[in-house]
Amino acid sequence: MVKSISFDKNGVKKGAWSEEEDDKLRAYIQRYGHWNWGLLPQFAGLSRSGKSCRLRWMNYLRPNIKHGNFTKEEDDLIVDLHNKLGNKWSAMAAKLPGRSDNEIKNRWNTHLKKRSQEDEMIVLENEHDGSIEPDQVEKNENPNPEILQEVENFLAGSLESPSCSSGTELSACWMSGSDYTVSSEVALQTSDYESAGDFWSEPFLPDITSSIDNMLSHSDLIEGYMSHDQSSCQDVTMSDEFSWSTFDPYFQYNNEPVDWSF
DNA sequence: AATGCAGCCAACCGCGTCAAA
DNA sequence: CTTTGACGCGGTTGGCTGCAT
Repeated sequence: MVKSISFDKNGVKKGAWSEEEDDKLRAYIQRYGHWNWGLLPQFAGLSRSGKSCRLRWMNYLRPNIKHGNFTKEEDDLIVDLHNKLGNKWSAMAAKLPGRSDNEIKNRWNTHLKKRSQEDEMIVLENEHDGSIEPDQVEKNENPNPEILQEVENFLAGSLESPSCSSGTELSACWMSGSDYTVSSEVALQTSDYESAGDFWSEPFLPDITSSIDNMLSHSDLIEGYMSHDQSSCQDVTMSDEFSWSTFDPYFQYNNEPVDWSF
């Protein structure tokens, strides 16, 4: 079911996630948030691309995510939304709390698509018999603009709400309304960390040999951001138990030795 | 018991969008 | 206006599982 483990030319791990990796990613995000997916694997001690980490978090690890066992109501809603929206999986996920866009997409492709096609055949047969008027048949090729607008409004509204469901929304409000997401300004102060290429394809290298002197510590990094412009930190909400000044390394939290010399 | 095959789903890939420089 | 980086989205794939033969 899961892809086998492999490493690309940059030493980035691909394939199925281990329990240990899940624990690392979960613990890191629950503690620090996903302030920058490109740098996160480096700080979390993962030999994964940021893109892979994001996907794993959004589809599997984030709180309140549900797996399997779609209810009939959920199935009906997916079919209904697909009729109205087409393949707008993220918009559909916004209407289905606890379900990721990926899971909805899989659900549609493996179960509901066939069912929907069968239903459509029945409708068309009835239409041919004259039992249903043609304008009663809902078309799904081109989503109704009014429906799309409705969904857009919904999404805009839900972003202001603490109860988010989809991966798209969740990045800003997954934890009791608190927001652990840090704006991209952080990244601007961390250019020393970044590799030359696209971080999605050229991420964390475990054997980086740069001098530690050239690198900011994790706390320096975040403190630097916080002091950069406190008034604009609307994206950052830290819990009371977290102390910026007394940096408590993630690895310590994770019962692993701290090693910033990579 | 062995083999083949279809179903299923986690993960990958490439492209588009948006914001900042 | 252009470039670049960060991220999200949707399509596709790899490989495990279970069923049929």
